[in-house]
Amino acid sequence: MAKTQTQESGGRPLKRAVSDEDKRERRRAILAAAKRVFAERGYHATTIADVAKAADLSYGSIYWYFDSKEALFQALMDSEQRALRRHVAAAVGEGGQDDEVSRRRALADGVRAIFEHFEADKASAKLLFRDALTLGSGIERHLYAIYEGFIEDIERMIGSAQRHGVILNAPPRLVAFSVGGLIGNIAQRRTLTDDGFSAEEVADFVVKLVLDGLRPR
Amino acid sequence: MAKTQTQESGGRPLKRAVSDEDKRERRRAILAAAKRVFAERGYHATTIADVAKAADLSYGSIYWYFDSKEALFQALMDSEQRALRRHVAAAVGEGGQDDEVSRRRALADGVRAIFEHFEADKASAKLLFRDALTLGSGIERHLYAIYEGFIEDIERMIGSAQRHGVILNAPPRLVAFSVGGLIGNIAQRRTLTDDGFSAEEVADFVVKLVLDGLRPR
Amino acid sequence: MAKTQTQESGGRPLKRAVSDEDKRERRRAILAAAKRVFAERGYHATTIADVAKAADLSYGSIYWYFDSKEALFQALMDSEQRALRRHVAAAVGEGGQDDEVSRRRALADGVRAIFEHFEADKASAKLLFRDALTLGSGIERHLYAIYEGFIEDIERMIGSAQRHGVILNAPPRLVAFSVGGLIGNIAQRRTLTDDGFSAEEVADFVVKLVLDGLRPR
Amino acid sequence: MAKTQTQESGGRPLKRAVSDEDKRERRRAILAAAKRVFAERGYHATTIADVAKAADLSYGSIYWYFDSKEALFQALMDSEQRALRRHVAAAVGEGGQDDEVSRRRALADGVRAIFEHFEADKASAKLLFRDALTLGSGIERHLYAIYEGFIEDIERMIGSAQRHGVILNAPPRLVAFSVGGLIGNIAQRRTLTDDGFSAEEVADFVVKLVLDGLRPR
DNA sequence: AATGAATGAGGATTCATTCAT
DNA sequence: AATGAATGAATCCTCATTCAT
Repeated sequence: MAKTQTQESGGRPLKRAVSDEDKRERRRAILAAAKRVFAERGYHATTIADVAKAADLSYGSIYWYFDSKEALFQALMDSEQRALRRHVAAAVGEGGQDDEVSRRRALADGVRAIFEHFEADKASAKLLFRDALTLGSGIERHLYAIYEGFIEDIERMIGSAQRHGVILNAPPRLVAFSVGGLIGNIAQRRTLTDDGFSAEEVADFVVKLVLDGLRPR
Repeated sequence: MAKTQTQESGGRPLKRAVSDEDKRERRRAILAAAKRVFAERGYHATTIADVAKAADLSYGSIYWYFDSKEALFQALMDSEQRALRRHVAAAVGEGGQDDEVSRRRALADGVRAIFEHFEADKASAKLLFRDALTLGSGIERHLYAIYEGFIEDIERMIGSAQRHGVILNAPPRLVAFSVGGLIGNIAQRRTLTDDGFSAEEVADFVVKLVLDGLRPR
Repeated sequence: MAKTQTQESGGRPLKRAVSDEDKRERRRAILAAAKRVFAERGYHATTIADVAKAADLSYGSIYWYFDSKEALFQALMDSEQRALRRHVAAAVGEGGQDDEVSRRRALADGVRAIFEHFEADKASAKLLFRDALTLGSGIERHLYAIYEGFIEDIERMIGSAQRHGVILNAPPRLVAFSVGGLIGNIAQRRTLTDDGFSAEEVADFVVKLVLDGLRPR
Repeated sequence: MAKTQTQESGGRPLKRAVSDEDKRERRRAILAAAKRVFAERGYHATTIADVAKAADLSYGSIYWYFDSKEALFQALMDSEQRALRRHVAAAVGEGGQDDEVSRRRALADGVRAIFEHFEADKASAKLLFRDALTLGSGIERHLYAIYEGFIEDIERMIGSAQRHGVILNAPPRLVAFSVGGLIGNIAQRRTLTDDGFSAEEVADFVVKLVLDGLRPR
């Protein structure tokens, strides 16, 4: 036959996923590898072969776990979003919010948690704020939804703060866009250059800016 | 093929640059066409052929005016940035800034000008805030520089306001990142969905937020 | 994993060949599944995974029973050819062929048997007349041989009829090609659209055409 | 830039199509090359690279003239069908058809023309009768239509002969399928092995078979 | 025997760029 | 200056086949 492919050529015998747990583990490993390379090179400049190499697999294998490059990227974004949410929820959830002071602290905690998260995981910030909104066609809608989710989380935080009188009743969406953009931009810049501040300092600054503004008093 | 060609019967209007001015004009026309298609489809989804068609030229001709797709995109970004700066400078430059009130107004004017500009030219916002940071490797540096320029402009605005006591002496870079991100994000969202506010309302909101914060008083 | 496994709770019925007979049975089941999918999608559009799924087996298992996709297809064609031959032989074999009338009936019976067979098993017609000759290189020779076998069967039928004076002594090969093509084409068309005739009517028509031609008398 | 491709490597400077006529000529040349390789290897076993090499072009260039492999193949089939029709029409068209003898001759001429055509162009027969009906999905419908056209041409020939009393009023579609299959099969076999007959002899045989049948008289 | 993860050759297609005219 | 045909590197994805378990 003309096209029978011979492939007894070199190549290390890859360890094989055997159990369901192993398979999930392998999936996670691919996602981790993909995160590294996508964060480093961006979506378009990254090839499936890059991901495969980073995951120490052959390209074909990626398709065993994900339907396409797009699907892989979407899964990655979903997972990053979940991780961010988990982190923030954990940071905010502790402690009651009965008086105004504790409520304000909850807000500050939430903001700080975001920066801490991205501080600890710069790749995540790159993915979420750089690539998320710039993919053409089909994938765009999904990623837009993810970004939207980020904004909505913030909107909820803001809304809650407003209901408790912690902040003014300005238009919630505008506030959310403002705070989201402000946070996202700072987080992104911090993946590129060191601004010399700790995550905590940045969070404090942001909360103070948002609450009291910059006008001298 | 002399300069005095009569409009031949054929469909598309014969276009031929005859003087230096014509050439510059043609360059501008390509840039305008590129802006349209890049804004609509994004950098990666746009082909040189798309640009050429939008400019009513053949693919090859683009290369007479620009060295590469990247170079074309860079030139476009430069031009967009200059346009934004011109617009803002014009809005701010008028009137002295002697007392605090007029200085605060200058700040508000600057912010408003930004929103007005992007309101009137949504494509510009798409390009500057969507594509600008997502190009792999080489071009990235240039575009980063452009975005940086945007931030620096804001930093200057902020710095000036600080020197005159209009706003607090918070770390200028953080402030610039905050305000830049906040503005950029809102501008970008407004290219996607209508939030129901006029450019002026948004600008007022932003200035108020930045100056006075959201804490009820 | 003993032979006396009880049907575990899980979804699909556990299948495990335990004896030689079981193995032969499994092989037959794969062939049957392959027939369905190959007939439906054609050789090239069918993947081993399709066959495996239709046979409720895993991909790898197919290779325990067949060396390759080609080998599987060849085995399938062989089996289809044998089935056709069996059916025709059974239809023709009955009854002596002593006088001209009974000989003519034998011919008619053979032709009718062919149409009946393909009528009852359209997948078989699709496989034999659609895919059989369109496989590149290696497999082609084998399949060509199968088709050749079909022609030779007809040639034998024709030859016998000629020897007994039932039909003229025209060049046997040409006659066989004619009748084979005529039968094959009609059979194939009938897998695609209903021409409104029964297998018997078609067979009668064919025999009459071949014997008496279409010239008005 | 990472992906800028350098291709100053070797390769003869291909002659360039300049005028519209040249372009049409190049298109024809590609079709001719495609005919050769498709006929030799079959649709599936032929790659675009094969076609390109046969046409002395690079693969990319094929796409300048045809949208896809399928589109190329369809264009090829269309052109082959047209060529066949032209040939047959030319052979039949000459001479009036007033008496029965000349009408019968017209029928014989048509059949003979078909065989002559395929005799002179075996690749055409291979394409039309081997590949035409075996392509999955989208292309199938188009090719089916082509084959259908062949049948309809014959149906018309038959119908005309019937109206003039040259042949019996048997069901036209069955007759067409019969004669079409008979002709197609013989034509195809003749591309594989030499049966020792000239196109004329074969045509005479076919016409005689169809008109008078094989029963000794 | 059966499974299904892993492999990688192969192929269609895209598109930036070049260059003869 | 402009054209658009030609080029071929690049890349996604498919799928037959292998093989450890």
